[in-house]
Amino acid sequence: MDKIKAPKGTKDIFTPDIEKWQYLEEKIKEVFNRFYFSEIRTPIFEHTELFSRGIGDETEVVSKEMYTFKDRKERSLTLRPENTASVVRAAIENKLFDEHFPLRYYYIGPMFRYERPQKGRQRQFHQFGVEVFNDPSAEVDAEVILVAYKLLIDLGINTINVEINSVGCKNCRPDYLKLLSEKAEMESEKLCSDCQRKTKTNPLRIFDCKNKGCIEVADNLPKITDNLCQDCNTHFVKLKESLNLFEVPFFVNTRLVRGLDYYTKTAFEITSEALGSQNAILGGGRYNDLIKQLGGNEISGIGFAAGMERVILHLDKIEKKNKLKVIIVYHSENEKTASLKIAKRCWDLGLNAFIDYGAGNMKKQFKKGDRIEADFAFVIGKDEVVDSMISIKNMKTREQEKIKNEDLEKWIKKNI
RNA sequence: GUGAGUGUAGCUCAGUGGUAGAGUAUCGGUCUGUGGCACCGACUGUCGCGGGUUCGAAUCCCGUCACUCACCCCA
Repeated sequence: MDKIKAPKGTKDIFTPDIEKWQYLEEKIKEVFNRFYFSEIRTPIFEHTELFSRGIGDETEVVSKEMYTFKDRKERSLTLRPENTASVVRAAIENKLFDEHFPLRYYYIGPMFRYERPQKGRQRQFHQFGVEVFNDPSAEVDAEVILVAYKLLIDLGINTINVEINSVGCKNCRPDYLKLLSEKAEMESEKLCSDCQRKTKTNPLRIFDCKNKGCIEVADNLPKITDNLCQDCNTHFVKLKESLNLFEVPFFVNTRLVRGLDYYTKTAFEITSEALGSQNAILGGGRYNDLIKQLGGNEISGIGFAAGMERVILHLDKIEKKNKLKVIIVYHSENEKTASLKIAKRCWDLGLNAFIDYGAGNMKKQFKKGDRIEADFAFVIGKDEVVDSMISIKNMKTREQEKIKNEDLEKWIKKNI
């Protein structure tokens, strides 16, 4: 019989990695709460239409990477490939928007994309992120970038770069794309075949190409930041001022484009040199048209999403919280009952206690104590039972003391 | 979707055509009321799977699957 294995691109998470995940999750909650975000949890699957309408039919994510299936009533459902569309849907559906107050949410959870796995890329992966609705200011863009930056720095990750750009809006981007397409077409013979196609379909993507010829051409193509409308331009200037004010080091990368169609104005990414090929830890931007597009009012939005696996790759081993740990060691079956009673008292008092029921001799039990990294061993032998005592051995110093059985509570309170 | 590399003991790996190995982990003993060391001993395998070449294949060839990395794309 063949062993059943986890599906391609999925992973089990357990110790020692699970400690990193728990640490990261705590940090996320702490930092986001400080910035007045509250958590939102949305379903793991949604109607397929939410993503095709929200993210854009043409994007790779929607066109080739979604886990889409029919349920028993023939409804087309999709495992969420990202969370922004869901959060927007939830806000509209539950009428959460307040005309006079910005909404701030954060989320953590698994996402699903059908991709070939590699370092920092899985089919089931995890993202955390934030969304701010109903605040069109450039300052809040800077704040969102600050939160992301601060969280990473707080985690001790400092091999990072903050890159920002503006991708314009519906007023200026079409003109720019037309201009870009025309200019690229003039240099067409220097471009690779992929990029020749891109000049017609998605000229922005030429900036992504790593081909030498294409890079040369791209360097001389018009930059979006030189072709923004008045509104987008002042927004971008203000963003840069605010980032300086918040002391977030950044640089403008005019080649930065985002993969999801809903972005307008601000786009940003935080990358890390330590990651290898998938070097984006986190990416986001403003999406001022998305909410209307999904059936809501004309309400602005900005947010980012971070890849948790990619953050975890930066975390060194997390020391477990050194909560006091005890193993209860008994000499023979005769002392087992007395030992069980002591174990129960330990648990009731909140002490982290372990007892090995099939233990065998004491030597083995002490070895197990080493394995669970116990701080103390409570030793129960014939003498202890007769005298109503407990021998307590410090596993590190190997010193041993004897206390009265009835003083166990006292001892625990003192040492825990 | 494309390309490259790797699949041998629980783990890390050696073994390039001739009896499947080491380290480590585990278990037992020296040591029957006390663990970290030392020594001695034991267990563990469809050599990923299927086919081919050969007297003989872990080793060479073909196919296949899995994992890893890269392209692509993205977090």
